[in-house]
Amino acid sequence: MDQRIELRHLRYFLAVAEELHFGRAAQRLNIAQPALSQQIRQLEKIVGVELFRRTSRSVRLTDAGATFQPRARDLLGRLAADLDEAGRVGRGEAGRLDVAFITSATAIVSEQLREFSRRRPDVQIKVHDGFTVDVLAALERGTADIGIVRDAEERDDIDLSLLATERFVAVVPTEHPAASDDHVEATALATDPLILFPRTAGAQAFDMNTQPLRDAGIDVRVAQECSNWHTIIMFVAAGLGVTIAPYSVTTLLPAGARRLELDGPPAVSRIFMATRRGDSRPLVQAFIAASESVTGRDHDLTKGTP
Amino acid sequence: MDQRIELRHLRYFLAVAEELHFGRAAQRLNIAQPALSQQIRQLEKIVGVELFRRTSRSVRLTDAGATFQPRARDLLGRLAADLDEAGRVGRGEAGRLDVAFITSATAIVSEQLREFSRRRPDVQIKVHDGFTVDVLAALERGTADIGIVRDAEERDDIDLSLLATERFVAVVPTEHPAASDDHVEATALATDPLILFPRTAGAQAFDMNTQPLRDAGIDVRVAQECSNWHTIIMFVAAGLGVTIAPYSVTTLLPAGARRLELDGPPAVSRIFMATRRGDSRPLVQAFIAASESVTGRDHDLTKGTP
DNA sequence: CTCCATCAATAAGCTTGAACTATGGATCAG
DNA sequence: CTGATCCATAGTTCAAGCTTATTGATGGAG
Repeated sequence: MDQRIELRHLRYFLAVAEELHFGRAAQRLNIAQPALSQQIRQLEKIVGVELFRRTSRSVRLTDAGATFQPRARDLLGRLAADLDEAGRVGRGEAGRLDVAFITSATAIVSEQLREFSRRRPDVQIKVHDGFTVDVLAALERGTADIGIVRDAEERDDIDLSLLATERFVAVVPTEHPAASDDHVEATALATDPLILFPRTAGAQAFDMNTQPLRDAGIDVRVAQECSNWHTIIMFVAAGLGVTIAPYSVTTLLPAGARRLELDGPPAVSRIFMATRRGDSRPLVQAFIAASESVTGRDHDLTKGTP
Repeated sequence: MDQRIELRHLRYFLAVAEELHFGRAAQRLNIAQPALSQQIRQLEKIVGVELFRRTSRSVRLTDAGATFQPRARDLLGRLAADLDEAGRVGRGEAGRLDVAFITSATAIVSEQLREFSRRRPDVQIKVHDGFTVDVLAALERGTADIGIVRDAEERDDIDLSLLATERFVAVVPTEHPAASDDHVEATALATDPLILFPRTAGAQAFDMNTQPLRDAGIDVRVAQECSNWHTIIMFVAAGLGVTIAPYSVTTLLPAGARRLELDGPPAVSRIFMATRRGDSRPLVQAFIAASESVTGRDHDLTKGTP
């Protein structure tokens, strides 16, 4: 394309094409008529063909001009829309946000998303679920903008903010000897096969989970590794073993499983929102703000329910 | 849209977005680096948001910039295509041509169209068929660019060029007394009901058609008016009457109809191509040229076939 | 820790070209 | 023939985009 063409040419062309009168078109453009004639002539030189057939009495579009007119109009329209879109993205009113979260935090995340998409209906949200390590890796490599993780450790490239705190509970099959009561000593579980997620999925979370057992002097050996809480609970219900779980994943239990409060020193799990340090993009800040308005009101699950 | 934005901004933006380096981008654009910085800053002011996040060490696209980049690229691409299209239309290499023609000239028109669309494959052709008066009216009001008419009279706003000349023949039902021979005196048809198109569809053509009858001193009265030749011939075959027709519409006759050469002074019909006087548009001229290469080689149908 | 190289931003002067005014030439009405 | 209309041309002006020179910030090498 000829590098000399400018939007000015299109704007002037459209004015003349609509008025079919150089004088009036120039007036509408707030320029003098000769300037307009000049620019149109220049445009015609760039395109290589006449766009108007003019006599001193009349101005008419040529076929080429008539072909070009709707396209030029469309082009200016698109540009306006694109500029507007870019502006809205820049102000965080539109765009796309990638949220990665641990599966066990679905409840909190769905609340955050509901509030956020209410505030920013034009923002497309993409969610990814996975383990804490996956979430952090996604954040790091830029695949995610927001991460929801459990019991992560401080890092200098990631900002963490606490979303919720919850206690650990034991989940046992209903036929377990301790299942008749609603609380249990960790030592009473020492001989049961332990079902848990792999330690590689989140070392710190794993260690937090098993803290009550280690507190009770039990040598933690996982009998069955399983990658998500739902499956773990189902295995427990099937009588394959017991588990120690954050309270929130035990709110809905299948028939064969029972939740028991843990006696002894209280152990807590923390759910954090993670962002790249210094990520000041409006959408990220907006998500943080939306999140703050929903968390902190109902997310202290450290105390037992009556 | 802000009136100050120009394509220069888009070109510069794309260069920086691709190089992610003001110095190299400026070099590629053949301008100095400060000029580029200035223009990008100006673009950002127009859009209202940052498009690049820059330190003295690195340049990165912001979300808004990343959103805008493909759109800007697309916009420039479209513009280039549109300019090219307009150029081709102006040179007659593309565009659209409206051809109006009389139904009885379908044979000639289809030859013209075949040749023309071979030469100008990118030109869209729209055809309309009708009576000579309709064709001329379409030309006049600009609905058609090319007209094919029969026996039109000279006018000062229309150019006519002769495409073909053909004799008139009589068409009679096979049970007609004269049908045993292959020629007939016009007087022998004097008492038969005459089937013809309405005179309002083309006064001159009508008068040409009926000339042989008037030459023979017959008072021409049309018994049955019919708007197209195919139907007229079918009516003749059905025994409803006789007709006088240009030779070309009688090349294919149904079982009940027979073509008879007319004795007496030869009468001819002329098929013309009509264009608006002074219509010098390349497509029109190209159509005329294409037409000239196909007509004149086989379109003298004034003589009888052996 | 200092020094140097890199790179974008800023400052100031220059140059290009778009717009202006004045005028010419063509066409049409009266 | 005269006047009015309207686009094109000529010459001038001035804004704005470009240039060179410089500053300031950052990161790597010694």
